[in-house]
Amino acid sequence: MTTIYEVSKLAGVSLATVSRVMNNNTNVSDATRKKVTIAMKELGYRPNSIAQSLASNCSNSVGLLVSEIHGPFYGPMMGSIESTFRAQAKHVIIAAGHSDVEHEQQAIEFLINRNCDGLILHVEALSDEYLIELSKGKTPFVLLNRYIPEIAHHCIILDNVKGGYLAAKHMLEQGHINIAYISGPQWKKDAQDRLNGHKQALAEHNIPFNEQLLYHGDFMEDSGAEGFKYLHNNTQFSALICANDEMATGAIACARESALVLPEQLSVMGFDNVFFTRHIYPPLTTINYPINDMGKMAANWILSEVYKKTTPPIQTVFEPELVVRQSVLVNAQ
Amino acid sequence: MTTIYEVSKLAGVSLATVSRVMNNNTNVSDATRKKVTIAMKELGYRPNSIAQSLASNCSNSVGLLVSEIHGPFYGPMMGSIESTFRAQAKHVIIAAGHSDVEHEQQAIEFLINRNCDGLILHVEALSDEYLIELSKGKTPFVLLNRYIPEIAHHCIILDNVKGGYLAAKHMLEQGHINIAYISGPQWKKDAQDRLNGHKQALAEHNIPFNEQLLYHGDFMEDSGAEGFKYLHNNTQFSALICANDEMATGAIACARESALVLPEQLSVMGFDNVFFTRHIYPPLTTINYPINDMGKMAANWILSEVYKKTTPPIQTVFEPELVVRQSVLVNAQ
DNA sequence: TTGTACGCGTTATCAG
DNA sequence: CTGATAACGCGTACAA
Repeated sequence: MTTIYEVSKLAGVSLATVSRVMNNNTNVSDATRKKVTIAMKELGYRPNSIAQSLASNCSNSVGLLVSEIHGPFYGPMMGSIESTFRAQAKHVIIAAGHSDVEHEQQAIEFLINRNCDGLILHVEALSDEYLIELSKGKTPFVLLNRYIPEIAHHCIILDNVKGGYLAAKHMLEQGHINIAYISGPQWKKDAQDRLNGHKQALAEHNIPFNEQLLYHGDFMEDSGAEGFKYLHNNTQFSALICANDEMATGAIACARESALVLPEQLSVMGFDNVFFTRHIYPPLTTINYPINDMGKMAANWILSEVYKKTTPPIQTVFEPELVVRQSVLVNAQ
Repeated sequence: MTTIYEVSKLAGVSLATVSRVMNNNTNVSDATRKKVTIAMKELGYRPNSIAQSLASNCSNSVGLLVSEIHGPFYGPMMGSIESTFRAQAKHVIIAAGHSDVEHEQQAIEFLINRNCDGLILHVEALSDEYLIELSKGKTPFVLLNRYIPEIAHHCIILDNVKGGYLAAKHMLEQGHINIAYISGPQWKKDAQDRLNGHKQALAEHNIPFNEQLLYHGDFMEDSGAEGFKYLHNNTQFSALICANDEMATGAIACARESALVLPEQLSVMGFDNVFFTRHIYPPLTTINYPINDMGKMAANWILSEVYKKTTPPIQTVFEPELVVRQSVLVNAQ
């Protein structure tokens, strides 16, 4: 491994000067800069990033914690984050939290121990208190898809209330009256918000919310199927809205097993617009979650707050959008 | 930040001793070990991993290069790799190569410059020569899904020939005679292999290979649709095998637009068993690619070769398996 | 504009 | 078993 010292020797300058041409650029004459550059090329010099980190107290690495590394939701998010960072010569270290308190906590400590300069966190199980406490530590972080008033500045979120509202509104506008709803777990804020938006749209159309039409799922595919079965056995409805696409997928599969024709006999909507929603049958009408943009924004947050780079202005709340496909019957009676 | 020095002072021992209790365990009396441990706890000491890396010339990081960070194929792979490494306190740095020579090369240099101890590479565009040359460098690497005879020891692959064979055999056993095939790009070895396996099964059943039934796709969804259109307009077939699931998805969507009923009027198979294949309609019969196991094996390769850990024996070629769902008509006449 | 010298927090090689 | 002390490769005041 060729070091800064060998370069300085070959170029006939001090090693401080070599260091300068690599970093500051300022205060070094063109003549010596050229000498050094040539020497570096000749030796095929590559700075040792570890040594740089130790000396500068900056690892140029950012930790990325997601619930699951596989999974259709996180892929695009991770992708956009990685590309924004690599363009700035930062690297991203990934970790999975598995929606579990201990895992999430361990992962965060792991990342901090790795000297990450900053963290991007998509956590579900950790308490607000823990995160507020964490914000007092020395490693800055952004929260993706989570809002905590005390550290609002750290949060990049989707307007889930509006998303829930848009979904219900679309169903109502197609003439549906009896709309069943499979929610996410109510200890998750986003699940609450989506349901609230749903209720809000109902209220606007003067339709009382019917508890009979509500089933509490857990955002997983199976609970969509279970929810459908439960609702189907206990009540009547022409439309079903699920709080995310996975549950909608499970519900649809189950509905088909029950010999229902979609969307004629049952209209279904999801939420998230995960990429495979256009592959299922019928292609799923859903609410778009601009996860790419939000991932990029989180990366920009870090770039701006941690690395003091100038970035486009930071946007903290994003807007959901209706995506119409073919799983909803238009103009129901 | 509390350093090893402060710990040593509080424990009343030397720096070296503190370092010993952290690493070797060997050659340090129980009494002093206890003193040191207590001091560490009391100060909440966290070793600085960067300093450790510099001194030990080992970053405990491994680079992971995939074509796309999103995408159903890579997610599970990255997931299993991350979890095996984190269990050993190694961290993984991700990068995307976008199936492009320049991107892939840049990514590898990026990872090497980051002092990764080892690399796991899923590259598509880079030449064999480049990789052979790379193997002479100082950073060890495994190749996932690519076989290069000169560096066979570095390769972890699927038996694609057998996969192609299994798919065709299944179709043949269901009574299909006219089997169309949409291949991957023929400059990719795996695409070639799958096609060869296909031909092999045909030969075993004494069915001559018909060039009219072959369309060269590029592994992307759209080319599946295009391939179907082309074949559908030019020839007759009761079955279609696609060299991967994305193309099968595209072909199915297109076939349905052509008012074909699946699988009654057309049987379709894919390859990879990407997770969403069970969500499409009809659920896709396909060939399983044990990408999880292979990712884990790649991680073990690194653990063994780079970190000299003892691991389960390294398996370099994996077996594909038939996954029967509902996209193939059974017992066609 | 350039060079000197020290510090970053550990590991590792010697003696003792 | 333990303690000095020299690396590791680079950044950065401070001095020149």
